[in-house]
Amino acid sequence: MSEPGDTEQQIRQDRLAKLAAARSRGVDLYPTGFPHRVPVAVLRERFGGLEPGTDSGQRLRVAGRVMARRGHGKAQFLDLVDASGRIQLHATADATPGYEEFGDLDLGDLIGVEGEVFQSRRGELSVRVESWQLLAKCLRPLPEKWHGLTDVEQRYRHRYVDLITNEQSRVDAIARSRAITAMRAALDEEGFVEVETPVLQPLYGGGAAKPFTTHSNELERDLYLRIADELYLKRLIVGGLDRVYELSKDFRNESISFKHSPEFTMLEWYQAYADYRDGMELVEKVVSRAGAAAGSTLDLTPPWPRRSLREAITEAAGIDPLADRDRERLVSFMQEQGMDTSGDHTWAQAVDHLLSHFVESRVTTPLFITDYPVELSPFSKRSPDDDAIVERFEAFCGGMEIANAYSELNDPLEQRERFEQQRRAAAAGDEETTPMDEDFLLALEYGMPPTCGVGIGIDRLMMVLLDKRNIREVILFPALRVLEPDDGGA
RNA sequence: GGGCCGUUAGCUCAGCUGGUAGAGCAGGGGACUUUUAAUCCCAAGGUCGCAGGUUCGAUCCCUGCACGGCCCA
Repeated sequence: MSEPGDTEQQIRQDRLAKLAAARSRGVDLYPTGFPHRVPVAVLRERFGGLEPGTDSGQRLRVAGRVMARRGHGKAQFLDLVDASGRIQLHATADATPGYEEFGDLDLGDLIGVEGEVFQSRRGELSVRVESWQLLAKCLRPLPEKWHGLTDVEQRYRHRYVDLITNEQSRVDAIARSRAITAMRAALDEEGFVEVETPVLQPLYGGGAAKPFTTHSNELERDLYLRIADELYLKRLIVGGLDRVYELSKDFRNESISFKHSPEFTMLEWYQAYADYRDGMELVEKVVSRAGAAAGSTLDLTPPWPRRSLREAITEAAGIDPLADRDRERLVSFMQEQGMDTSGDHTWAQAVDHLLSHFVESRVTTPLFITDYPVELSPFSKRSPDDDAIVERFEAFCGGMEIANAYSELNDPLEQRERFEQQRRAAAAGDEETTPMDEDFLLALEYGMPPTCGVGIGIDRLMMVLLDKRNIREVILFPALRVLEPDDGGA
């Protein structure tokens, strides 16, 4: 075994040999459990007040991964890490049975330990190893103990190694989970029910995006992975469920960027007999609860300021976007500002571009932008005061859009006309239109109550709450290009 | 999609206008029974991302490709 580049293979072979030796001694290499163990955090809570240099007189069991070792001849200290924290172990030739085999343990090994809790002279809470058991062997070398795994690509491709070595990665993963739990709780308290609607759809809709396509052999037809939950959830509102939400993955077959992932997590809720003003209050409540649960330092205390899109752009950019419907006026202004307007084919797109350029990117603390032009919003209800405006809002924070919502269009005839507009836009070359959905229109014809619908992009929200600049930092297994085979067989 | 940058030991990083590479940690051997980035001694570890080109000679210069990062769209 002396091929070049096989440091890691040599380590693996050495460790496999240790396993084989242990097996020949009759050791159960992969035992089925380790009962009655105490999480490290609980142990710390219970014994944290112990005076330095004193024993607790109490034995207990801890289990986790060996992350550091400091040897001292016939004694050694190890750091044991579980999901709740890190604790020092002290093994000695006198007190630890099988001390020699204990010394064969490698960094990364998972072990269970039983022994007395004591406070070292230097005040480090520790467990004396009075009995121990290998729970699973680590056959691969861990990254460097001080820097951990810092290579961004390796952290994403081998997230388990990132989580093993970088406590912050574990903290962030748990924070995301806590935030999601808190959002569910907030909605449940308001009488919402969580539902599940199709991921595989014969028609996609509810957003402006290109879908992934797949195929059902049994149904003998192509299906789409949903780009949004919207149209199914509104069918449930027609059916009388009144308050529904769904929290799961949507898929968009588009470019990947620091804030775009092809699969991403959406929370959508629909509230009957409510309008977009009610939606803003609930967004404030749900997001502030999520922020508290995630330990965010942002001030998300309601109420958040509200500005109309027209006011916000006029103030930030110095041009009134809604003075008329003239694309040329906006585009020439934007070009004077040095902006690339090659993607702004319509007046509405230019307005959207102004919003993201001058408003979205500058928002640090939470802000609602309200009252959007109808052209940007095929499923929103028109304002009773202005035919050209819809009752829609977006919430921005930390330079990011975190929520999009509106009073839902529930007039089936007008909804049909909006679909027709989308069809015309598609015929004109717009690749991100929403296709005619006859079954959805049929549902609306049975009557949908006035409803507010809200969508929250969970990944972007987590970026804001955890202060991450790349969506891959808040997705445990982000989309990456596949490497050529032969990345070392390692 | 465009521009810039990166890819060297398992990990974190050095490597001078081109002469086939160094350190720390991890791993191996040894000393050490309250250390905590423990310490000390010894030895070992490389297809310098991949493929071409220039050159007497390429980790280094050039081209292409792969993957990633940042910025722009």
